[in-house]
Amino acid sequence: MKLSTKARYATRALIELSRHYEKGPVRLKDIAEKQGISAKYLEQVLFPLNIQGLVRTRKGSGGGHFLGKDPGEINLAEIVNIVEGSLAPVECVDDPQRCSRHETCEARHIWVRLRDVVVQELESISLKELANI
Amino acid sequence: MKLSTKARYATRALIELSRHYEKGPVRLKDIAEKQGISAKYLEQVLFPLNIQGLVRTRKGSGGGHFLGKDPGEINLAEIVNIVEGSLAPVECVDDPQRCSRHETCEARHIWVRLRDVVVQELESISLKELANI
DNA sequence: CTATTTTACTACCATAATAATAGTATTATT
DNA sequence: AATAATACTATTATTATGGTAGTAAAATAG
Repeated sequence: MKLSTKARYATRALIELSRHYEKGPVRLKDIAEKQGISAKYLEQVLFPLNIQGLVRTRKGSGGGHFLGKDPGEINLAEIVNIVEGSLAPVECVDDPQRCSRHETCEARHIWVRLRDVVVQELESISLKELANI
Repeated sequence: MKLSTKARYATRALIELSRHYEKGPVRLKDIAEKQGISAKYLEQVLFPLNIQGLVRTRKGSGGGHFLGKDPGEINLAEIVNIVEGSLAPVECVDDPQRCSRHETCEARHIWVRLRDVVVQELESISLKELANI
């Protein structure tokens, strides 16, 4: 039940961007240095967040990354869900057909409940609160 | 945030044992067949549960595995914690010293909260309920 | 209009973790 | 003594993770 480094790096990078909200773009290199993350790797981590509109970018001199929405409107469930592809502890939770035993499996119910409490908790906290701004 | 197959297999195997509680040992091979798990792999999965006393075994003819406690007294948090070694989504939650940024990291607090809700949820469900006996 | 700065995209690689298999040793029962 | 079962140790195949490298494209500054 470990979170990937992608989820952790994305969270920290977005906290960084929250602090610069509406103060112009921040260079990837600067985010990476401040948070002690490989810039090249962070590039890949942030890419899907860009696609989903949580992050926007501007190329060229003076460019960089910036938040696509208000930090108060972005919660952790979104972030983790985008970079990890799911918040379910087991595949069968999202898609029962993935497991041939889904109809009789006694354990599946609890994994669904587990996903639900994780989602609830992560949805309850916004970037604004995390960055305490 | 995926659960390992160890955690899933252990849970299913223990549900199986719950159903035979106080009806004598169940052969590993039988548990494995019933749940569609490799017997040899399941052997390794159940080993730490044996060490921790959740499961007991008897060798030789007529032997097998059986629960070391009442199914009502075993909750999922115990099982997952034993086979995965931790219930924390990030190492720094169990041991802050593992990360040099632990004092200033803004994200750590939420990972602690996440661990707590996961533990709470998994503790709330016993093998007895899962096996609906 | 060109030099520079920055992200976008594609490809690759090393390591570690995961899941599983295999074989022998040991213990208990019949 | 034969058999049935777990205990233990080693090995292996596959996948996921985390990271690096290099080129392309876009935007800006001068």
